[in-house]
Amino acid sequence: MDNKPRHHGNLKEALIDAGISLLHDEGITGLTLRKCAAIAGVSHAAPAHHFKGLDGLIGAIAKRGFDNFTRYMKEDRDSAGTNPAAQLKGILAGYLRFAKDHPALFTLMFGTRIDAIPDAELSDSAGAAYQVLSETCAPFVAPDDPNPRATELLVWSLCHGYAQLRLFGQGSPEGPAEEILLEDLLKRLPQLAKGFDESEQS
Amino acid sequence: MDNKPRHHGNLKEALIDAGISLLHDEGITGLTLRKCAAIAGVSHAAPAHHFKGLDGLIGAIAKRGFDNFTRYMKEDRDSAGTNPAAQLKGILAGYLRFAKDHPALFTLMFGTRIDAIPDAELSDSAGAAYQVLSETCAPFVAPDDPNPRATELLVWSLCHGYAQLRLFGQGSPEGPAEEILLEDLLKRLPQLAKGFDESEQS
DNA sequence: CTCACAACTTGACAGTGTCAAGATAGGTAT
DNA sequence: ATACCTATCTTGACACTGTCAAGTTGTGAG
Repeated sequence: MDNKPRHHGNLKEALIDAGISLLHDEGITGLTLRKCAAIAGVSHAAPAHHFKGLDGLIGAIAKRGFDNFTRYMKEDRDSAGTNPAAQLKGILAGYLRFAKDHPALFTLMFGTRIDAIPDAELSDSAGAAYQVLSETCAPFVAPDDPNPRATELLVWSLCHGYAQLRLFGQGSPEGPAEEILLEDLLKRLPQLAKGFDESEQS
Repeated sequence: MDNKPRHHGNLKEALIDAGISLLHDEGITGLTLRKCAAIAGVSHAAPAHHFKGLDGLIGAIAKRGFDNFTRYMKEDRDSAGTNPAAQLKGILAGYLRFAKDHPALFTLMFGTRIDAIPDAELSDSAGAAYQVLSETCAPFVAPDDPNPRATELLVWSLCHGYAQLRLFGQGSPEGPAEEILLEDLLKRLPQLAKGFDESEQS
């Protein structure tokens, strides 16, 4: 009945904590099983018993990341009022806030490495995060849209790309000197849509 | 006057080739100085002389990645006709084609790890890629736009996010069963813009 | 009290990046 | 032609990494 570990208080969680801390302080190269073990005060091979190797730990860290990510978005959405546009902007703000607070974790969560790790819990947590954004997008889907998910993906793509480029953007090295907010991008949606329309029908 | 290496034909380029090949076949964890050295047929410490350690090699690989990335975009733009919208769609197609052909390299180029590597050549190549997209966006910037770069960043963000999510998307695990094309997203730009407008003024 | 089993430890191994020192070859100066 | 000098590369070593096999320890069940 007692599912607590025997010797250590709660080693599995402690190891994830250590891993997240290392990831934040030293980046992905600083995240090692042995350092996590040392921080948690256990022997170097202890982590391998709780996670299926390094990939297992990375998967568990990503899962925790997605759970926290979901919390960030919900927080900012719930404190944004009831207006659908305000709520969606809240979600986006939470999205960006998370990326800014946890850059290395954020890239880990969406990187190629995680793709090779099959982990049901991780998939569930990632799905939960997606669902939060999906729900908030619902009011913006046209009633007769044959593919409602396209709108979700549009919003998701825009925000994700913005987060990635703004925070770790080698892409624009000299870049815009003044900060360009996501808000500024949203303002230009109609202009861009109009541009595509006009240009296409010519 | 002869700036060719003495013993090996062109070791530096050979090592970058080997690194890109390893990155493609085995992912980021398979990219190793020693493996690159072995593929190029030199001793294990040779790469460290041409690149300032592993980070140097990674920087050089990313530079090559950005150069190739630029070529992809130019190719698809130039074969898309003269219509501004068609040209921009060409750029986006090239963007996605590159991400699909070189997933691991793509994530490397935009990851956190590369941010910590100061490399003037890398910055130049990344800037060149940005400029291609920037130019193609010019026709879509409103004449009186106080911040023309916002439109570039809007397009760039949307495309980058789409590429990332579509290719390595743990973000939507069960995901949309049917493929959603970037074209489908662009079609919904007016709808989304309208939604924000209406909701905001209420 | 015994025993089984899960939670760890210990020790070893191959592979990794990095550094220092040496070898070698190609051009240059005398 | 001879000496030298520097970039290229090799060799050897070191600490660190993930992973595995075997041993140890503690805890709860019977």
